[in-house]
Amino acid sequence: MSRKRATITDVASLAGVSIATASKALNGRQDVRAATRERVLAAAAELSFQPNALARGLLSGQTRTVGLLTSDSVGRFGIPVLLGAEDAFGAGEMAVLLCDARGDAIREQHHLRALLSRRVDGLIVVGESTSPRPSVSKDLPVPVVYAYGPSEDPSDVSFVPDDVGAAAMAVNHLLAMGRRRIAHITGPTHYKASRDREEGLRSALAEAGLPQYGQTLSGPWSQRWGRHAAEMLLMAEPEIDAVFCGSDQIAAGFVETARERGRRVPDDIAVVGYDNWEVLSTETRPALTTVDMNLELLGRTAAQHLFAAIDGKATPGVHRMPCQLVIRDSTSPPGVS
Amino acid sequence: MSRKRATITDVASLAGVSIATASKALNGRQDVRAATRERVLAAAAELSFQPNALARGLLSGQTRTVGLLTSDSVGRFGIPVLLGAEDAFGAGEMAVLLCDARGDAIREQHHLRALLSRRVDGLIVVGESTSPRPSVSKDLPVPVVYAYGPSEDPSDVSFVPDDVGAAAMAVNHLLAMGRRRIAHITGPTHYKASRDREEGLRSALAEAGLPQYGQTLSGPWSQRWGRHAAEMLLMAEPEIDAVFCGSDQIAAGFVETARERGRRVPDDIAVVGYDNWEVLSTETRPALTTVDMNLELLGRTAAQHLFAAIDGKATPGVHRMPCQLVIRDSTSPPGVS
DNA sequence: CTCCTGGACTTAAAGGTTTTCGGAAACGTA
DNA sequence: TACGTTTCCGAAAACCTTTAAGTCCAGGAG
Repeated sequence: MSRKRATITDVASLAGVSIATASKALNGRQDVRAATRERVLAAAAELSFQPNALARGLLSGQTRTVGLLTSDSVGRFGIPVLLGAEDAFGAGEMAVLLCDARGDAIREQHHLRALLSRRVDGLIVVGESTSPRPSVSKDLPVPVVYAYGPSEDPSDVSFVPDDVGAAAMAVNHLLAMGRRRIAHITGPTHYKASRDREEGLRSALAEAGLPQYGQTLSGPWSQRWGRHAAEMLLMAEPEIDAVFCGSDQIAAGFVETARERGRRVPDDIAVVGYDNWEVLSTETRPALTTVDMNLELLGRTAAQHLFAAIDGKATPGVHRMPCQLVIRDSTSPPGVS
Repeated sequence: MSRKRATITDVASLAGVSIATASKALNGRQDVRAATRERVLAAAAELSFQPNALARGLLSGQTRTVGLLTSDSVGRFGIPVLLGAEDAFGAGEMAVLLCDARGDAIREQHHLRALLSRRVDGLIVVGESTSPRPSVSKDLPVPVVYAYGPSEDPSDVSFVPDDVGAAAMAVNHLLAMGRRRIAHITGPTHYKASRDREEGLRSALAEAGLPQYGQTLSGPWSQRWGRHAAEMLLMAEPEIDAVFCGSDQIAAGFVETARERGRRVPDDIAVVGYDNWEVLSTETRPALTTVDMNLELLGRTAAQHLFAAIDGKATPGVHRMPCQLVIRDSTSPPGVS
């Protein structure tokens, strides 16, 4: 808390040069004698001069700042994306202006205006689910990239996890482990994530020429639902040898109930979760095989493509980012665990 | 993505007035005839004019932007604080510039410079633990408030959860439930949180004239450690009727092992956790009685005090924010659950 | 009629930086 | 000496907005 900030004028007069020369010296440009540059740099250090980014941005029209507009930071999904983006930016000299719209369209508009008036160079919009959301980019003077939740407008740039592919990968892993009687428990059908994961499951089963055991069970994304669905499923389809769950919470609930009903995991029933939410997937017993959506990478990628878009090299379309299967004990072959 | 942005000059010339009049009309100031103001407003809407915050900030010296410097956003603790702060700011017209130092002092300095050069009006520093951290505020031209992790310098403004009081509250709850033989499992001793919570436990027990059962067991903040500690504790002190755990993860591990060893929770042993990490505290069975640190409120309070400090009304010192005991099934009296 | 008041509007400066352009000095060449 | 070239530096414009100060005019008071 202190004295007035030094300006380039102060630096120049202390060094005994004009502000133009001081500017050139500080920015490492030509046309400045080495000795003079030295003097300016010393003066700047002496005054602990920090160039005023506002003045600089006003002139150049570039703020080296991007806006991050999220609908739901509190969710588990927005955070890693945010971190990845912050990471990609932080590596350069970018700063991130964070706004949380709390799922409210009015507030979103409000934040959008605030960001635009601050002259951000670009915008990342982070969705709260993978369901497509209304575009925000119409007539905006800056490029926008959507992460996790894609824009409804296919001419926008969006990055989403490849849920379909990941689900197929999970099921193929179960098949490779010798399982043949596979059931599916997942989240609410109005989530695109639920529908995509089910689609992946079906295509993998179809390719293997196998039927799905039982109906797909849809319910909340909770552990409680996992327990409840487990009871129904074990009753209706007692001969299943594997379950693909739409989330780690559901999987954890399933495992708990299955064990209480006398089924061993993974010996009798193999279980695959989704999300790789570590507090669940690594701490439950057995540790869960699960899909990691690589959200941090997704955020980083979105940020990098925003850079590209700022430089005029936009890449329109919905880009599906590959997920990764993390194999743990819940799908080990019988007798191995 | 589009045409050049409109400036107040464009608005003024479209409305047929000078830029000064346009400015006054847009800012709702006096000395403008109603009809003129109408014309200006119409012109601004027509051009979808957004005042340039850079120019405004350059002139006024106020950016209406604050920096949020966190050491570990990925942790569970930084996020709620961040949300609370963002909430308090978002209510007004403030924006938040987010930087994550990833626990690296060099990177922190780097971000600090970046924030300062962007002329933020103030700074919130969010710690990754409640252990005091080096002050960053020396000779800074803007006010700083520390949240969660306090500054080592007592003349700074810091807000931390009242771990001592909360632990005492938790133990008093166990006493009120009729428990008398209480043990303690917690995190690593180099965490101030561990030491504070143990202190709270001791003072509550001392006040009740009761001994602590067994040594305090210190280990990682993990479910695995909770299981391990449970085995040791049940062996060494088989007659305990309650355990106060330093985190929900530890509590969840303890409950699991205790049940495997034939102890019923809460009938034989009551358990209190810490953090109210919902995925654990509400989804485990029985649901955990636990301490909620009200981190979002803490963040909001920190933000409000930063406002005050920006207005010259700083409130130095380490402020301990009250926590809240969330009572669930794991401490019900025997026979009630 | 003059003088004053106050309303409505304009002019100009300020804020901090970058950049373009021109000038001056130093030096080499004819 | 005259001239061209290179090197280093300074003056001034530009970015966009707000605001203090100034201008102009109509209308009321004396």
